[in-house]
Amino acid sequence: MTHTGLVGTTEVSIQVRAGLPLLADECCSTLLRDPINASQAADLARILKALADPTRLRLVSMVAAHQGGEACVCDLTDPLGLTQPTISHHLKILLEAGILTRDKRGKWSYYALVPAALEALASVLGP
Amino acid sequence: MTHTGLVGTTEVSIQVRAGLPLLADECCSTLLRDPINASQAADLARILKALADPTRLRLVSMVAAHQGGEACVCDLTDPLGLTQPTISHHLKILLEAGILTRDKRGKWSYYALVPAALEALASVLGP
DNA sequence: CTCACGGATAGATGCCTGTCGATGGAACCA
DNA sequence: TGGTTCCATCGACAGGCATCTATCCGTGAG
Repeated sequence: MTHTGLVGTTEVSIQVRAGLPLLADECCSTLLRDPINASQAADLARILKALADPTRLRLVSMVAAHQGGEACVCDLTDPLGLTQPTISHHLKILLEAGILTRDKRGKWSYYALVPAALEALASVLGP
Repeated sequence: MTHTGLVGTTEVSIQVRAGLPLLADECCSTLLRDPINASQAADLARILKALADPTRLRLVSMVAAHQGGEACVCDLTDPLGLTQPTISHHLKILLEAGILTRDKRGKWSYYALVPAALEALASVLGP
């Protein structure tokens, strides 16, 4: 469903609040090299919590794989078998976590993936 | 307290925007390549949910950074300011998620990181 | 203007979860 | 043997969360 894309106002996604302790230096991740402090743990947990839900994982996956790399709510409601308010609710959580962006064009809201978000997360966890 | 220098207000400059994400079809993770199904989403969410807690993130971090790569409950209780049952509770969750292992020796239970667990998680998320 | 449609929000509800104190069991020591 | 230490489990409680229905807002077409 690609509804003629005209000019849209891309709202800069709500920022990743206090930022993430990203950018591992070399091999080892930030998580495993040294004990992280409470603040870093809270920030990381905030992002992980946004992803730690089956519905939201499928939303991220569906948005990323959707044609054009973006999808509107109406594209996502039916495949998941949930109501529109529930989908909007989950998308908002992913938006506020900095994982998705929202672009309102006409009557539709197009959600797209923020590639750097998951990459940063992976770099914190991985080797 | 060991200061790593990258603490604090590390701003995540997400400005990739919808510039030119052309030809992103190459490596790409399982999550982003195709829409995952409900079963895959549930499995992934289970692991993520185990990590999506500040206390458990700090536990993983502390265990990994502890001398010998393992730590007992008594090593972890005081630094976190939580009671022993609470720490045991969190460790059990990490254990059942396959993120930590437990080795009972004498009176102590030694918990250690499962390296492959986080690596696998990172590979699913990142490129 | 009026109306239909896509989407966001509000309020309600039932389940899940993080935390605690209390208890019980296993291992070690004297 | 008795006492002490380390840890797991239990029961309880407050707060959080996923989901729904009902409603409201903005956009575009008549």
